[in-house]
Amino acid sequence: MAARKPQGDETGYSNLVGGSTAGSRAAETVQTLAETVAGRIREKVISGTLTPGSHLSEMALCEELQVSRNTLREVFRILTQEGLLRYEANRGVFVATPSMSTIIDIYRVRRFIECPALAQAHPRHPGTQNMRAAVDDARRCREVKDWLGVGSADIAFHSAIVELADSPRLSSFYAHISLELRLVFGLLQDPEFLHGPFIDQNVDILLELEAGRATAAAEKLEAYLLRAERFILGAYARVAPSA
Amino acid sequence: MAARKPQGDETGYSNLVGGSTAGSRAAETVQTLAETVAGRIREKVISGTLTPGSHLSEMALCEELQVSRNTLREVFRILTQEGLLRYEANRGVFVATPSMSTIIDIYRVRRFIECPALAQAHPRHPGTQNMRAAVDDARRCREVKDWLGVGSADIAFHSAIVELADSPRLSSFYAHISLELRLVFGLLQDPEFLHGPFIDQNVDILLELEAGRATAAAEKLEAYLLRAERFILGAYARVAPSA
DNA sequence: CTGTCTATAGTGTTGAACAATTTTTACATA
DNA sequence: TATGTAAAAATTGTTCAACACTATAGACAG
Repeated sequence: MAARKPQGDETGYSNLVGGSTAGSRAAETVQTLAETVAGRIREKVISGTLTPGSHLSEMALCEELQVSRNTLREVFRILTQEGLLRYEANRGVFVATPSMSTIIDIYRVRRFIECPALAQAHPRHPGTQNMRAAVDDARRCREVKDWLGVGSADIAFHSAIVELADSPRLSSFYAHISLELRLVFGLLQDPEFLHGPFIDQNVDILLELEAGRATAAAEKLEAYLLRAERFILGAYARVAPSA
Repeated sequence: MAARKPQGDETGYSNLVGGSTAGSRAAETVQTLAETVAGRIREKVISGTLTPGSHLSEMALCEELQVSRNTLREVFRILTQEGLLRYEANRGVFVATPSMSTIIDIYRVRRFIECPALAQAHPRHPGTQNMRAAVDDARRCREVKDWLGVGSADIAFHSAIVELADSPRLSSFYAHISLELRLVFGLLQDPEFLHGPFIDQNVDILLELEAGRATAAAEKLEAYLLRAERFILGAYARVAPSA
């Protein structure tokens, strides 16, 4: 019952996805083994090695990752909380399978969060630099045809928009949403077709903001999100008919 | 690697806090022991039996709750992910201690989420029934001087507002925020003084919405949240000077 | 072909064990 | 007395082996 006063980071939900445009990361808390392994699995899911719906056997993964069952179960807890995996009692964990309603909800949340965040933003907010870095990164990746990288940069761009709201909790929530979105991306093939058209629209939005027209930027963003949603839903329907 | 198709609930973050106004809960997933014990500890934190900053000894809790150490650690993982507990390497888990910046961020998020959700709401959305039930519940609890219940009802009311946005992900995010808010409430004494003045304001907001004036309701809500934030910050400063 | 039953595999939970780290205690020194 | 250091104790981090319980798969009778 001793009442000590520990100090830690703010939200508790730390180190999620971080693209090549990842920001600074204070090493205040030591990476525990479970977190490290969680990162490994996260990458497997994002890169498509682990496909949605597939079953993750405890014993098999213990063997492969060289960790004990208890530690692995901790990893599962982390990733389940993030929305990447799904528990079923006495059946184990599965890679989450985004459904049509998942996509719809993700984009509903995105419009709900991103647009106001952008509309109320100050043009010289530090977050704009991250936006700028993300679009540069996206174009660089496009030249090398690194479409996974383009996807990461796109997500980094929109994460930067959320940062404009200056709320750690909102940002960490958005990181979760982003992860689920990557799951969706992984489900769809033809990533060039998927990301290509949207890079320039991001640039457009950034230019509006840098010019001080936050409201106009927000309107363009909303149009962008509505288009993207239809686009993704269409691609999804082509891949997974009647799901 | 077998690719089965499981069906579960949508967001993965299920059964968090549920006040006396708790809605229906389909028993689709069997409560596992760890989850049950997590619920017990959650209530201890909410009710103030476990005060923020206090250390949770593994052995002591194993004894008290009659579970093994491994299971208890699984419980800790659940609650840590929820933001209720905080890990420190080789020192154990502590009840999270909300700071001033925590409170500020919580209320920033609340204004950011609740107000638009209310503004865009349809007066006859099912969520309004939950709002109505919550205010009734709050008044009932006030009569019996059950201030903990009043707090629960208040949180249920505002959760219902978020439900108006029809987004499972937004609602589950708000459930997390609510949990943190309860931690703050537990930190402050004199719950009558804390909750009393706000019940009637909730009623006021509901009446505006039911009358079809969503925009007016949203404005009142924003004023409410700004007042509440100042109120809570003041009480906090009195309890924990210079934290 | 269908439904029931048993066998098998996998998860849920426990207890014990040992390594690594922190906290406490004891002791020697200034 | 105060203080710094080292050993001892307590606590956490991690693993392993075992058993109970649940669900899936396969065998078998109708």
